[in-house]
Amino acid sequence: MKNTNNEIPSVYNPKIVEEKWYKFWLEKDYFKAKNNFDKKNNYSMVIPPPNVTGSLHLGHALNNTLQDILIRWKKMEGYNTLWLPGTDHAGIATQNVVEKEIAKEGKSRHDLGREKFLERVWEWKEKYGNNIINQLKRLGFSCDWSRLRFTLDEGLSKAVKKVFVQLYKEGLIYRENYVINWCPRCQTALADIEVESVEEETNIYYIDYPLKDSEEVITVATVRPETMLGDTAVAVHPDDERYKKFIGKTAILPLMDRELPIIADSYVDPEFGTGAVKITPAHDLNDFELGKRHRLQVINLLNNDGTMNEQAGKFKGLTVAGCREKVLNSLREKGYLNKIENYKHSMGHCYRCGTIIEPYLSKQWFVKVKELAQPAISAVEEGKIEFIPSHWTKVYYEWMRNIKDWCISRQLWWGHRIPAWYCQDCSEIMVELEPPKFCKKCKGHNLVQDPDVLDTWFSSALWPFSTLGWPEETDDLKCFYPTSVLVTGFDIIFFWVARMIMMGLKFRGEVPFKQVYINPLIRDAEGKKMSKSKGNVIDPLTVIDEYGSDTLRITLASLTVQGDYICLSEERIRGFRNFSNKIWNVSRFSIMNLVDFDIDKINKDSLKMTLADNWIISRLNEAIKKSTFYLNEYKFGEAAKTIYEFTWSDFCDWYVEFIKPRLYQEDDKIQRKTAQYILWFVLENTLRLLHPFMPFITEEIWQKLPHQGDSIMSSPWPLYKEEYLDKEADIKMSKIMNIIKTIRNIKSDMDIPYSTKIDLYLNITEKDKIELIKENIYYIKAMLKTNLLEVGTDIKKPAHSATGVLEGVEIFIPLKDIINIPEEIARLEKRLNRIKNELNTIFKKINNEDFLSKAPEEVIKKERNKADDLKDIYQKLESNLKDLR
RNA sequence: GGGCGGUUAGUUCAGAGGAAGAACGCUUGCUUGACACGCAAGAGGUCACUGGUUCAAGUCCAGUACUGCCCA
Repeated sequence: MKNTNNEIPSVYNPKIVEEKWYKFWLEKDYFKAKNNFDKKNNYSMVIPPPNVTGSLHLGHALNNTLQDILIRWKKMEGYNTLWLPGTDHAGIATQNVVEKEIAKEGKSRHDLGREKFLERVWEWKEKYGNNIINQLKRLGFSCDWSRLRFTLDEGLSKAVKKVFVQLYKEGLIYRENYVINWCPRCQTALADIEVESVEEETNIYYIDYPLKDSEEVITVATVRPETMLGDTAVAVHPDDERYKKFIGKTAILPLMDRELPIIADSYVDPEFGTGAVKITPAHDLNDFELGKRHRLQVINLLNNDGTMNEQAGKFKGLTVAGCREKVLNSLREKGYLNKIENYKHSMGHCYRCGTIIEPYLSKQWFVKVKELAQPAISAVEEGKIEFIPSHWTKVYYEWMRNIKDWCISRQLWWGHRIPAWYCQDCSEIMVELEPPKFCKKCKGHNLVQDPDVLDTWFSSALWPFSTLGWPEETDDLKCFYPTSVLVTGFDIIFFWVARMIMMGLKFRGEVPFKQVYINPLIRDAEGKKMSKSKGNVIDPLTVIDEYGSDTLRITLASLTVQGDYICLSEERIRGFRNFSNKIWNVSRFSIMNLVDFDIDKINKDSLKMTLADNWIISRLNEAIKKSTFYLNEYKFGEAAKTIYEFTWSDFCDWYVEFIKPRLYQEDDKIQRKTAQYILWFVLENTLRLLHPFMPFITEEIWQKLPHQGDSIMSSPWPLYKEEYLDKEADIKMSKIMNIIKTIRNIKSDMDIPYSTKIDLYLNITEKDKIELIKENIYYIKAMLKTNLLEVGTDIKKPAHSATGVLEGVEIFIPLKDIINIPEEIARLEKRLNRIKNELNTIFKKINNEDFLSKAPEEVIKKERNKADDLKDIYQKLESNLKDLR
């Protein structure tokens, strides 16, 4: 294993590198999981499937970067890893896309018919469905592409059917007429959680309903006056003294002249509006329930597209908003409109298209969720599933404990068609895996399948086991279920996570994953949501083109800290691009200085380790320990920061500078070899630590360095070793570094350019330090331009010197004419003041009886030592100041 | 109205009982035999407020004020 020094450019160019290594990894089949029945050694994850219509956004980039970090890290740790990728058929979104496409041809899906339309969607899926997959590949993700799944695959469809049929037979799925959320634009029912409520400033309208055969009126208040057309009652609270006399009487509905019974129901809130409410059972859930109790007539006013139907009389054909205006005008004209007040009201909007949702009575399929939720709550309570960060557990409980039935039927064509058949002759319902040939009850052949499809989330709920082959008992299922962890955003805890837990427990009897890591969501630099309309969207593909995939990955990982949101800006990304370049350049430096280095010819016993060598090995070891610890805790930001700081400051800023003189000389061959060896050792280990975060650049460099194995991605994760820890080297090195920093500080304060050589006198006042400094004077010389350097225990301060004081060390730099006495006095006084303040706080402590009697021995000792050191420094500063005055 | 968070440097955020941290930005100096996508030095904080617990409180507890999100 020998090195050749090719020409390496001084700026890292990710473009060529990324494509090359991704291809290499795929060719070597590194992403492919093996079926290993020793489950302890398996580590598996399923991807949160992106929509087939989707194109990569930063949310995907972050979520999958974190997953890839886990997978690559675990693989390096020796686990048999599986990261199973796939996409989601995204019923509404995909159907919308294709409908738009055929609209350009002037057609609607109804013109094509169900079959032809679905053909078009599949065509579209074959053509564009891989876009998002290819985009994921650009980020270097190590998914097992041989196991790629799609929610409408044959196998997954089988799973969906099986689940539906079984739940139906157990009575957990039922069909009912109910007020559901209707999106007039998508023309489908939605589940409750698919409705986003937005508080809006609207009006509340007070309308007078005259009483039959009376001069009196009863005034009702409503925010949705147009629904009055479907009113079938007026309700008041039974104990409301104001209205007791009206109960049992009849009101006349204005504009429609319908007779409305005035009924009493304790559901009515006497505080709201006038205390009398209009009841519209077909367009309000609570009214519907109330209507059932009182057997009220139900009048449906809406067509599927949200326009008014014939029940609205002369308002037929208008939109809801148009109808409202016309109804209000009519009421005003005829004197029924009592008054209008401003009112804050939450309106439901479709989470897919933003259209205002109409409560709408229709026959839909529902899952009775309460029974499924109970075990899912217990599983978390019993610790079988852990949420990270833990506070999401509470959010999960809160929702699961108040869960309502889930409307799963959608009036779409793209999706899993509901496996229910209706007999047209006897109205029997048959729910079966295979289409029935004839009616079970009347033997008739006049069967029609339910036209609706299932909520996309119904199939996503099965994802962790349907993708592994269920309902077949496949080897994959045996090896990789339950999966190790799920990584996702908090916005889909209800939509997806909770439902997977319910379905996993129900159909596998085991949780689908042991941990759920909730990743933050991405915002712009000001913390605002990224959106096209705001124009603050950062496109990950543009970032990759400009800065490289590794840079995007390390940026995202570094920003992943415990909060709910992370703010991303181009400025941030540039900072990490600089880090990529730093890695590139320290590697370039290393490769250049390792030209004559042959790892196979190194006899480790012959190496002469210096303080800096021991120190950097110890620091590296510490970085290994910390970053591994943080990864275990899912603290991606802390892990990345640990490696970042080690690489940039310990390794590049200090170690590399320390060894330059050793590398640039030929006299002491052992010294040079040792420096080369440690340089290689530290860099190679650092690359391995960085690999899960920055796979491409690390592979590129690693391949240029002496190494073992074919790829860094299959090399072992660095291991923390107790024997590499060298506390003494740490302490010694930091003393030396402090001296260097102090001298640099003086030079900078005195405006002495870096290149100006200075004379240096070090007066060591603590005798045990003299050896340490004398032995390691090399480092001070390596970092500073010095001529004369005198070290001793009795060095007198030369005239016109600037002074630096540290524990046990006085630094004198004679400056002859350059020195500006008042400036020097000011500088020393500033330092003196700081020391004085610090001393005061410590004195307060160590003169406090309570502190001395109650604080731990260690702490007291530490404080006393600190006080001694500071006193020493204080005195020296004072005497130096006296000389100057 | 219910639930869950947040308030620390100019900005974005770490830190969760024993001397206030990072990144970016800012100021100053520097063509240092890897890197100006760099090096070095520096300025910048009553850790929202009020009480409490403690020898010791950004850190634990209670309350207040803002503020964000989710659910009605």
